[in-house]
Amino acid sequence: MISSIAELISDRIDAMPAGERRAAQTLIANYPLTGLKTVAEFSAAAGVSSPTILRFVARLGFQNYPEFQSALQDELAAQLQSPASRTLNPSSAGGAVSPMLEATLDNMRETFRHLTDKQLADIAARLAERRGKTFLIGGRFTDPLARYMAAHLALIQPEVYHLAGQESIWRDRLIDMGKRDVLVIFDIRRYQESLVRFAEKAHQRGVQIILFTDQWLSPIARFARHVIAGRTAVPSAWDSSAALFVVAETLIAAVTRQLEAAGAKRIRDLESLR
Amino acid sequence: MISSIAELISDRIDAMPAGERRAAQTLIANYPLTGLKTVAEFSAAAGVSSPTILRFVARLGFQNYPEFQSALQDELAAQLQSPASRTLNPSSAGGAVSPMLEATLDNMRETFRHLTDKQLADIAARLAERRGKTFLIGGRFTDPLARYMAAHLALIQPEVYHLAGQESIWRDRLIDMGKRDVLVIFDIRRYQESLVRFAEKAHQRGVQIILFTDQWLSPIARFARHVIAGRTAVPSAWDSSAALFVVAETLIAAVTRQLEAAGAKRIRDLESLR
DNA sequence: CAAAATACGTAACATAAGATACAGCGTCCC
DNA sequence: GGGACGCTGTATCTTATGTTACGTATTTTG
Repeated sequence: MISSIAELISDRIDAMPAGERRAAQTLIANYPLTGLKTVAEFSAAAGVSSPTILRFVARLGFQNYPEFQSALQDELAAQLQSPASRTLNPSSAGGAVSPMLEATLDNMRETFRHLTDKQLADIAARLAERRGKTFLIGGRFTDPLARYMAAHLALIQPEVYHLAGQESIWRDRLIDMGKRDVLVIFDIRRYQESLVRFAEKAHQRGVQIILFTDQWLSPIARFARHVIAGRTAVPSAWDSSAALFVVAETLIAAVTRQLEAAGAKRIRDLESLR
Repeated sequence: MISSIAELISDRIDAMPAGERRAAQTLIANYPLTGLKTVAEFSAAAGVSSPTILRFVARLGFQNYPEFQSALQDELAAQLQSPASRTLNPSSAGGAVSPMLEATLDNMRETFRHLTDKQLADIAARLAERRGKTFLIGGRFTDPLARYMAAHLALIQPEVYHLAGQESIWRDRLIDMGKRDVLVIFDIRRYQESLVRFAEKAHQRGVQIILFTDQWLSPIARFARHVIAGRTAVPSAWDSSAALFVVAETLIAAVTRQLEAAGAKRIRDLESLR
C-alpha cells in the first residue's frame, strides 16, 4: 500500500518521461518543500516548464495543482503532529508496553513545543497578579482539570472560585465578574455550547479569558486573551486531557514561584502551616 | 535574538489588537501549517477577515503575504533537514519550563516501568466486570482525578458513583457497599486520615479497593487489592499527579476496549448516540 | 529512413488569490 | 458625554497563478 506521496512518486518515476522525471527528482531532493511553492518556482527549480509540472502532478493522480499541494500539506501536518520521536525515544525500545503511554508522551512534547516560555510566563503573571478574582470552569470531561487547578490556586491566593453545578448557577456569577477578573476555561471537543455562551458573556463584561483547548481550538478562542492548545489524540475511544493537565501543573508551579518571589505574605503563612 | 517566526509572534502578540491576536493564536496552535495555506483559509480558520490576516503579517514585518510564506517555508526546510533541531526547540532549549516537563515525562516513564501489562489488564478487567457497583473518591488535590475517571466510566457502564462532599456523606454510602463492589481511591502525600478510615471500613465490608498513590504508598495500601504507585516528584512546590492521571486514562481506555470487545449493548448504544 | 506518436515549451486565457479603499463600529481619553 | 483614534469587515480592484491550446521538437517504430 502506498501511504505517502513520496512513495507514490518513486513508484512511478520509471514510467515517466524525461521532463517529468526531473520534476520528480527535484521534488524528492528536498521533499516536500518544492511542492509547496508555486508552479512557476517549481518549474524553475526543476529546469522545466510549468505545463510539465502540471502534467507531472496529473500523472500522480491529482486533478489539479492545489489538490496536490493540499495532499502534501496534510502529510506534513501528520508528520509534524506526531513527531518521529518513536525513533529517538528511549522507552519505546522496551516493547509494546503501552501505545497509550507513547502517544501521551508525544502529545506532551508536542504541546510544549508550541508553547513558549514567554506565553507561560505571561499567563502565570496574569494569574499571580492579585487585582481581581479568578474563576475556573470546564466542560463535561475537563471540569476535573478546572477543579484540580482551582484546588491549588485557591490555596496560594484568595478569591479563587471554581464554577460548579448547573449552567444557571454559573451564569448568575457573571454579575461578580469584571475587567479585573480572570476566567480560566477548559474546553475540548466536542465543544460545549453552554461554555461558549458563558465565555461570550464574560468576554462582553471585560473578563480576561484563559482558554485550555485542543489543537482545533474551541470557538471560545475568539474571546480568549490567552489560548493553550494541547494535543489530545491517543489510541483510545476517548481524547486525552493529559497534556493539558501537565500544562496546568506547570502553570500552578509557575504561579507559586512568582508569588514566592514577590514575598507574598500568604505564602509565608502557608509554609508555616505545612 | 529572535530566530523563528513563532518566537517573533509570541514576542509581539501582546501589542496586537484582538483580531490579529486570534490570527496569531491560530497560527501557533498548529504551526506552521496554517501559515502555508491561502489567506482565505487562514482567515477562516482564525475566524477573522482576510485583511486582518494581511495586517497581522504586515505587523510581523513582512512586505506581503508571499514573503511571509517564503519565510515559513525556509524555516520548515531548515527543520526538516536537520532532525536534531526539531528536538531542541525554543521552549525546551532553556528556561524554567522544561525542567518541569522533563521531570513529568520521566515520572511517567518510571511509573509505567513499574507497572506490568498484566497488572493493568487485571485492574481493567476488574473495573469492566459488571458484578457490582464502582465507587471513586480522592483526596484534597486528587479528587479531580477521581471525578475525571468517574465521568468516563459512568458513561460506559452503569452504577458508577463519585463520592463527593463531606466525609459524613460518603461514610453513609458505606451501607451500599459490599463484596461485589469496587472502590477506587486516589491518595498521595500527605495522606488524608479521613480517606484511610474510609478505606478501612470499606475493606472490612469486603469491598475491593484499587488504590492510586505515590511511590511511598499511602497507608491505604494495606487494604488495597490493587496498588498503582505513581511518581510525583517535580521541581515545584507541589507534587505532580500527572503520572497517575495518565494511568487513569490508560485504564479508562482499556476498560472501554474490553467492554467493546465483550459487545456490551451499552457501548453500542453509546456509539449510536455520538 | 520515414512517418507517427509522444513529449515539451511558448503564449494566451481564466480564475482565484492577495491587496486596497472605505465605511462602520467600538474604545479610550479628555 | 463628546470627539478622536484605532480596529475591523465589506466590497472592489489588481495581480499573479494555474490552466489550456497549439505548434515545434524529439523520440520511437515499422
